[in-house]
Amino acid sequence: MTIDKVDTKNKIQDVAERLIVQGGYGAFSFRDIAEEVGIKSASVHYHYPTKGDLAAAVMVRYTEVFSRRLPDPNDETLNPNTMLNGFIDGFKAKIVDHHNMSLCTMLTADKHRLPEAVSTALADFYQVKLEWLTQVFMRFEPSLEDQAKIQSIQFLAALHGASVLVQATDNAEFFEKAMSCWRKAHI
Amino acid sequence: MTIDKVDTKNKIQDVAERLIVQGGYGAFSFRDIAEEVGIKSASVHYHYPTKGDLAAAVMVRYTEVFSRRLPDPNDETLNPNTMLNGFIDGFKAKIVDHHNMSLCTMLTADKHRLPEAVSTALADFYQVKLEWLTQVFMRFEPSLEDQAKIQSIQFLAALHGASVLVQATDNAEFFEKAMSCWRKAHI
DNA sequence: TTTCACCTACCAAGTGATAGATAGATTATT
DNA sequence: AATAATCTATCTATCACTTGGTAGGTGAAA
Repeated sequence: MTIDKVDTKNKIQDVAERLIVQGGYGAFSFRDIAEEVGIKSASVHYHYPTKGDLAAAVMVRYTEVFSRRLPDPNDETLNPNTMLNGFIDGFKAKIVDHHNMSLCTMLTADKHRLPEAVSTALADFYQVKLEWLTQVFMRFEPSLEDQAKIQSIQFLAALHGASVLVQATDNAEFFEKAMSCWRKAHI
Repeated sequence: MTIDKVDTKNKIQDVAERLIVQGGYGAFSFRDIAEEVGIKSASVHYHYPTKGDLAAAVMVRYTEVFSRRLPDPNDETLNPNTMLNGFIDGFKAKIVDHHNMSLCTMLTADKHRLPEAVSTALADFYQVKLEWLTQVFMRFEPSLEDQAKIQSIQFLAALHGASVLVQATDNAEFFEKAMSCWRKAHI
């Protein structure tokens, strides 16, 4: 695979990701993407035969990039509270501050009309997040895995719910208020 | 306004509401609605000139019906914990158990392409919920309105976030786990 | 006779997807 | 080294279909 091809594929995914974030699965079209990338829509089909292929690729890449950025939850030099705060801050900076909802929330809303490859990639992404959070919460009570799992669910629900509230009401203050119970003193 | 007209308008709203819940703002078309109601798409336009008019009407009706069903938060014969549990149960029965997300979450995801009337109606709906919840939380500590407001935000975020998690992963257990910290003993 | 609630018949724009052509690069064969 | 075959990434052109919306007609009710 040539550099050019990788480049074009990445550009296509970049635009697709942005359009999905802005309007969901229904709001990105091969023509819109083609125009922004500077090719024709048939060429987008060359790289990603169907809409589902492209959306699934975007979701998979998103998960990979996301995973790579997460610190090792068992790194003893890192305070678990610092990691949780970082997780919240990252979400806020990337999503809430841009007056958007996350790629995964957008695709979740479109679940009913998602090709299977996309909803599988979507479920995988949530699994990655929950597993990481569980590891972090276990740092507080290493013996209580079940409790850590429940905490990770509550934490993630709060985060996503907070972004819904902010987006629906245009009131950014709701974010910190919703997350305040999870923000604890750290180093 | 004749009974017939009211009837048709209601039927149109019923179908529109269901289609929005299933696929968001982009997933309901005048033709689909017309077919289910048993009229032609031009006739749907007769009742609701534009798509935005119809969606706004659906959102307003939804808020009205919802408000009417809420018990008086200051009714001394009702335990506030019972009311909170009822709120959670109602959400679960209407939305989560049907493998759907709520009308408001779906429209929130489409916020960027919503006509203004719709997003106004949407924000109003969240306001209604937050105000009711605040009243209920104040029953515990009548003097701490600010704390009650924050609790209502956290509660609502948890509820909406929980439904996102369930929908994305197809794992219904996440709902009760996410809400467990809000379910308290009552009568 | 006017209003109501519906109709038929459109329109322009946009959708995902396909067929087939082409210029240039790569690879295989002589 | 020269030629032939193949592959790559793009193009043009088009298909069948859906979308929100409109113009103008029709029969029944007020």
